[in-house]
Amino acid sequence: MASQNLSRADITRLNILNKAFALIYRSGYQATSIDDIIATTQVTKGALYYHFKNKDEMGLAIIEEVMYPAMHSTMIKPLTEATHPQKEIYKMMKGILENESFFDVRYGCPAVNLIEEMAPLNSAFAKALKKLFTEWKNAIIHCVEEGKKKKIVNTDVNSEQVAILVLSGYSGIRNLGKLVGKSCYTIYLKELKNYLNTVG
Amino acid sequence: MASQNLSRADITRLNILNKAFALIYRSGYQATSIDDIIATTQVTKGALYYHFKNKDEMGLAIIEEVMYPAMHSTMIKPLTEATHPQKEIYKMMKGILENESFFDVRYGCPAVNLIEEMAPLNSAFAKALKKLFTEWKNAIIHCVEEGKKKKIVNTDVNSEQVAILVLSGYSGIRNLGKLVGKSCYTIYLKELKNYLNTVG
DNA sequence: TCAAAAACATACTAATTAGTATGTTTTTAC
DNA sequence: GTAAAAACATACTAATTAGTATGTTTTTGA
Repeated sequence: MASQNLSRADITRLNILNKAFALIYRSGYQATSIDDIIATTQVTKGALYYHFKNKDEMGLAIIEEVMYPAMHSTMIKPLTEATHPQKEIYKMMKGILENESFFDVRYGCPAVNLIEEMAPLNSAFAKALKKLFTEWKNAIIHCVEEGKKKKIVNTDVNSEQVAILVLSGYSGIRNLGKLVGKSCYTIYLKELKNYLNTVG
Repeated sequence: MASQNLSRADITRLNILNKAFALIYRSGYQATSIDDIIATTQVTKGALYYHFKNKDEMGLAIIEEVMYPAMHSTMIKPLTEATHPQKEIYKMMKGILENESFFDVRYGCPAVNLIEEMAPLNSAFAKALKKLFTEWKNAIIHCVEEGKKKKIVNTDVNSEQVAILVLSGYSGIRNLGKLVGKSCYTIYLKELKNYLNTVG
């Protein structure tokens, strides 16, 4: 692990990012006020605005420094070492949907939430979130293409199309989960497995 | 058509519902202020609060009286008269994703947006939106089951699982569309067709 | 036609919002 | 140790928010 020798300022900054992330995850970006954040962090307004020049800069830092690393390790990394695409994609999806520590059914996916709320309103947010999903998509494509080389995936399969169906399924099921709870995750995973079995 | 002989009050009410819907669709529920609404409707605050006891009651009326009918006619009704499930589900999805008058790629799906933003914050909203998606899900299930009877769909297909994959795909692609534009709709539709072909 | 109710209009309030001005304290470099 | 810079603290502001109090106008039913 890195992250040794953190200065007082670094700790303050990380405290803001992590607590603000949690608040935004639960209530949304616009519904989370700066006053909410300073109340739960116990950081004063002066300190917060020393570290971030405004709320949007803080939001961007949350995407890049909190959400991106967390999602990269659960969504993208597992695919890079994949040996069997169908199995690995399913395993990755199951892993995300069962990760109760970072993701809560009631609140959906932090990145999906932020896309919904902020993509049309803030182009910097949209760009940062697009990067995340593009990398995820590329990881799936790469994974499927490797499967083709190994003759595990049919060569007539369009890997980009597969990636888009997996991505949209993920975003969508996180959305639906907010309405009906975890039960739909199980159903989705079963049909995802059926679908993945048809590509190879 | 019904909707004749509208009173002055009815017109005011409908004006509020329609204009407020459009504003909320573009900016989100919480980001749309009552002052925004009275500015674009030219309706005074007194009139607005005569028709709706508060903002949430107005929001609920928008879900039930604007969103529900519109989505019912584009998502559910086409499926009830379906003769060939695979073709009809595909056609319905294509129809929604190409309906430029009511839905804009940049702003996603009004119902999906509202689930994302409000489901965890307002249980009345969640209930009304759940009804919409449950009816849609049931329409797909019914459609697939009819296909089984006609021997067009394999009997080992789980119709609820199919419905959930279609629903999640829809919600998800509307989300992704906000980031990357209409191009992903086309890709999604191609793979949806591939998937649907595997069930029958 | 005329009273009562429905529908609308105007001016307000109290709370909350992001952000700033102006400080004080802590850390760093020498 | 000490000056300068970095980091933090407090008290404010101007704008915006949902909602209300108190009116006036319009419609309705006898």
